[in-house]
Amino acid sequence: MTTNSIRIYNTLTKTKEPFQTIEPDRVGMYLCGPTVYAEAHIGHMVGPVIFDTIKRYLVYSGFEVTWVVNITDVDDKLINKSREKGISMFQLATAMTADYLSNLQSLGVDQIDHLPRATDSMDEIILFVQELIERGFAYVNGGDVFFDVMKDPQYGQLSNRSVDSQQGEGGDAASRKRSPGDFALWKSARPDEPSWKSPWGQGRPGWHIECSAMSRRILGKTFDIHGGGLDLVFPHHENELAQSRCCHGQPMVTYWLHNGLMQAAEAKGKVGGKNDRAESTGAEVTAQQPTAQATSETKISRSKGAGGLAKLIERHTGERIRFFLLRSHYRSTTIFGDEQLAEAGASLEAFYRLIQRFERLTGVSFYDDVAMAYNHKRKTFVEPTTSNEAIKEVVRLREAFLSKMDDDFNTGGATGDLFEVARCMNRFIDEAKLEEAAGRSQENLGLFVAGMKILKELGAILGIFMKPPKQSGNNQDSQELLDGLMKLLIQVRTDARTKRDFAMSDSVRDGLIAIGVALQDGKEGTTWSIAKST
RNA sequence: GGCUCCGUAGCCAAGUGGCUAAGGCAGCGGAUUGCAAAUCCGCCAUCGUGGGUUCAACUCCCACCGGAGCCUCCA
Repeated sequence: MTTNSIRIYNTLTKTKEPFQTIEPDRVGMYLCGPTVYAEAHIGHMVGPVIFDTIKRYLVYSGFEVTWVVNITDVDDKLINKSREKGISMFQLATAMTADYLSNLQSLGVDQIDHLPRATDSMDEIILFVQELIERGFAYVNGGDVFFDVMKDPQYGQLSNRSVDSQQGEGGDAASRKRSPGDFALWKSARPDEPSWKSPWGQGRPGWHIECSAMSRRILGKTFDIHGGGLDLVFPHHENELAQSRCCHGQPMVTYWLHNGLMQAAEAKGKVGGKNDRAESTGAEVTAQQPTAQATSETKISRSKGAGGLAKLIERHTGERIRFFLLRSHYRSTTIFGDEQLAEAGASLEAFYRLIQRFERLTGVSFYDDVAMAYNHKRKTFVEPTTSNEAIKEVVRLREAFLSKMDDDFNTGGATGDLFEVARCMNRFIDEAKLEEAAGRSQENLGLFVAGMKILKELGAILGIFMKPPKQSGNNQDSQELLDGLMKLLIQVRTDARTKRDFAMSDSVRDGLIAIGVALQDGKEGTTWSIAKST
């Protein structure tokens, strides 16, 4: 059995618990994916990015992990939206699923093992509903099937709610329910709706049942980790939990994880504006009212048109957005906006510069050189033997980083250690005088590689620094042209500087800065980089 | 009304019952540079307010103020 010191905050118990898997060395985890009726927004990326990172860390820690993300492709919203657009529900679902997946790819989310669709899982869903009816937890009324919450004494344990406080969905279904908190397992179809054949007539599944059915098929009756946004705790996860536990007579999930929600910075700005106006008109008494009003605007929601994730990625790069999400704890509420993302980007640049510096000084490619093969498993780490303080500090920081990850996947704390690793490596370069040929001894270069491999190892856990940062227009030909031109310009400037014609050299440099290219003068010549700061 | 959660420097953000309260952005001082940039070194917080528990609290408890979420579809 894998021994580990991982602790996970469990929504079910509201405490951090030591991580114990059901089966030795294996982990099953399930994340509630999107309802694919509209383009994704950044809020939909929080879960995938953190779970992608969790999987990476668990694999790194020695577990074999199966990660499932479901796609809800049948639902009221899909039906309505497809009608609006005049296309079939399936066409809409296919298009929006593609959008979702391409966004995931941009953010480096590539650890998902299964992406089951609800419409591909009808047999299991129907079977699941049948089993619930047989066990007396569900009842049929007309063509609808409902879960009977009164039959489950533990109902409400996840969200800490009592059954009699339930409002229920209301609508015309309400009259067919035994109690307001009952929820639909199967909904009878209206004539013009997509539907499937079932023992209760043509219809479609309720929202919650698909997750219970699909997770059972792939991960079994009880599995280790189930996640989703905080907003899913009730009713979605509460209902899933109830269905599965009642059907199987055993717990559905050991650890329930919930990520905090995103808030748009633009909308927050609006709040301030409104308040300012309220104050200037002397309406102090109602100062709270506009705030309350505005809060509904700060929330990101697709219905309010907060899409445009693809554009956001284009503007900031996927890695920047990923890093931004990982900078804070996954359970906290995060305010995002261009300014926030730009700041995350500015801090990332320091890593890119270090990596560039490394490649220039060693001739080793950070990303795909065999010399940079790093530890994919925590236990295979071999500590570099050296008395060099900077490298020893990097080793110490690695431990600090890992113990932060052990503590409920504290990526926000861990990124702090990563910055310190970068600083240590720069210090090492300075102290060992690697910028000068004399300093580039076999030993120093070996230590340099060893240190950078640790940066790569830790970056890989977070899913960053896996490939060169995206630059605009990076096709091969234009890249070569660009390199040639820059070489020429740098030569012109260097000649001018040799002749102490600083007016000339500065004019070249300033001109380049104006178009977003930064020069770095070193001991052995000048290098350049694209200064992204958007 | 019920149930959660949060309030740490100009901004973002970790964290802890007692040792110097991480890190980033911005800023300032120094080294380096022809000048810059980059890099390195240094500076920059007593943890919303008021009580309480304790030998000791920013960390636990209570109250208050402020903010967010859920209770209806939402990652």
